[in-house]
Amino acid sequence: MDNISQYKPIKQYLKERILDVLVEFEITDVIPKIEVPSDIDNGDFSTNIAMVSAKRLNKKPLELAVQIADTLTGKKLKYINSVSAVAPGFINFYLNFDWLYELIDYVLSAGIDSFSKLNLGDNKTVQIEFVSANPTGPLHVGNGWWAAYGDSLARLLVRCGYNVSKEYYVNDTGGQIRTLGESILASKNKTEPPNNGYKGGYIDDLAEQYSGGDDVNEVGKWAADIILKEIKETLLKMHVEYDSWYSQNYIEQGGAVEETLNELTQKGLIYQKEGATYLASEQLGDTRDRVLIKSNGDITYTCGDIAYHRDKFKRRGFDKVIDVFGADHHGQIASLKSAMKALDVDPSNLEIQIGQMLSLVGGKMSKRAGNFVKLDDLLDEIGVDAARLMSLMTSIDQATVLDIDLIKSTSMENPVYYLQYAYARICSIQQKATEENFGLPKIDDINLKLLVDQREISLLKVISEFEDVMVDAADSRRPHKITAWARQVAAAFHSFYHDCRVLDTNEIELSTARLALVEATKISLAVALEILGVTLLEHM
RNA sequence: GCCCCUGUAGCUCAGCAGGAUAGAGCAACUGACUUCUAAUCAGUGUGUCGCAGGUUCGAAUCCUGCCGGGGGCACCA
Repeated sequence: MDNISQYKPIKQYLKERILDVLVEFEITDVIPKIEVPSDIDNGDFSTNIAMVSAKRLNKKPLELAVQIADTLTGKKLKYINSVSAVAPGFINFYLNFDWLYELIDYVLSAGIDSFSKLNLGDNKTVQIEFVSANPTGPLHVGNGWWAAYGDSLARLLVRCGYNVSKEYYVNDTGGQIRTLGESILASKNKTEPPNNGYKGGYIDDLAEQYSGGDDVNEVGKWAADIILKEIKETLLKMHVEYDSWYSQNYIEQGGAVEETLNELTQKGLIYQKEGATYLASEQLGDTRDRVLIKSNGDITYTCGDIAYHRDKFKRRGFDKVIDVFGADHHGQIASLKSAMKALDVDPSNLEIQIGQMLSLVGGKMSKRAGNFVKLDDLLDEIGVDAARLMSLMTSIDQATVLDIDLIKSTSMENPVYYLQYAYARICSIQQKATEENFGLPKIDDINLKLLVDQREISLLKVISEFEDVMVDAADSRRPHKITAWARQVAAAFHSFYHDCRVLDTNEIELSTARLALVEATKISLAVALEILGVTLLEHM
């Protein structure tokens, strides 16, 4: 494990060396930014520090860059072949390959369990709530989109040292359950469905199965139970497992609403108007005051939602809560945040990730209109891996138009095969290596310096980026950045595979070094695919 | 009217805590399998980064305005 503790990412190393020099120039309040130049001619890494601080020192950027570069050169630092300053003031670092060989050493020592296992979260408890679709119909592909997002975000945060709990909030009470019951009865009795009722084949199927009485609430509950069971099965098929299924009914009946109302009343934030009970939320940042109890005595959804979120923080004690909502629920943010403030919960611990809407080429998806593509059907057609990866290719900020026919055709399936194929090729090499007795000796006995091919170096450089990508993806809550990296490493590996024969009995030493590189690739790719929830295939 | 996203190649989208010549996949066209899997690789072409200003040594990226697209603005959930 020595190698793990000794290992220092190259960017950090360069940053520290630059900081050392900056002190000599009496620059102390700037953190140098280290970048990989887009053009390799500009070095392996570069920094803009001279341009950023030139003005303050009353110097020309290039002049300062030259001075810093010369100072760095004078120190004859490890890894660094040369440092040069170039207009308009970049300082470029040209490195030898030692840092890449140390990277292999590090990745192999850490292994799949420890490599890129970060501690950004400090073991804080985070709850991620996602999908939470009403049990009034089967999940559609839009629900699946966010299921993949929420689940991969959870996996990512776990890897980054958070203690994560995944939750599905089941809206098993209220008007929509009633409407569901009415819709089923209408289908059974061949009468007109209610306004805003649910249509679609599943309603008729349920009506056929139903044999009980005519109480709409009873019918609705009966149907919701069946639908929820199907939802759970579909999510399992998508490899999404929840830690808890929390019931709205429980929130409303189990004392949470009462406690919440009491607390708000004590704080003097409740008032009556026109027979309804209001929360004075506008003064706390909401766009208007909210009705908590309707004039007919029913609890509003907002009221239940506030109690639910209070429950998350105050009863269950999560440090942080991340809700994944569709853009159509954007309006809830101000209400929830202001309500948390009212309840003395720091609103910044309630993070709401808004996913932009998904639509089909033919139009929007709506359960009420009976116009949607079932997630279940999509999973059957293209498989869980393609479905998940497809959802994790783009940012959730991007409203996406799905062409279902295109997805079903082979073209959109390629990205997932591309990743899985890279992994399968790795396994294939390793299996052959075992069969032909290419042992992988201890890391210290491998001559990694034989890895000098451009393909090998490129592959290593991609692997070296992984931890930065993890941090970025986790901090920004954007797991699709992992997808982008995975595609890069797969591309680099495929190119390497094509140009560099790994197993060659005439070049045992080189083969051994390449096997180490292959293993490092395997470890990093496996971590990425595990986060994305894409199955690792040893054969294809 | 107000609020949240968004406008990048023919299509779908990356890139956006500012950085050097704007990328990938798909689609089109060329080449490469007696080899560890060709579900692969190598190559060819494509852009007023919606428009106009501003900040900056430097803007697809930040700010302002305008135009276009999506989603909200309930005693629905």
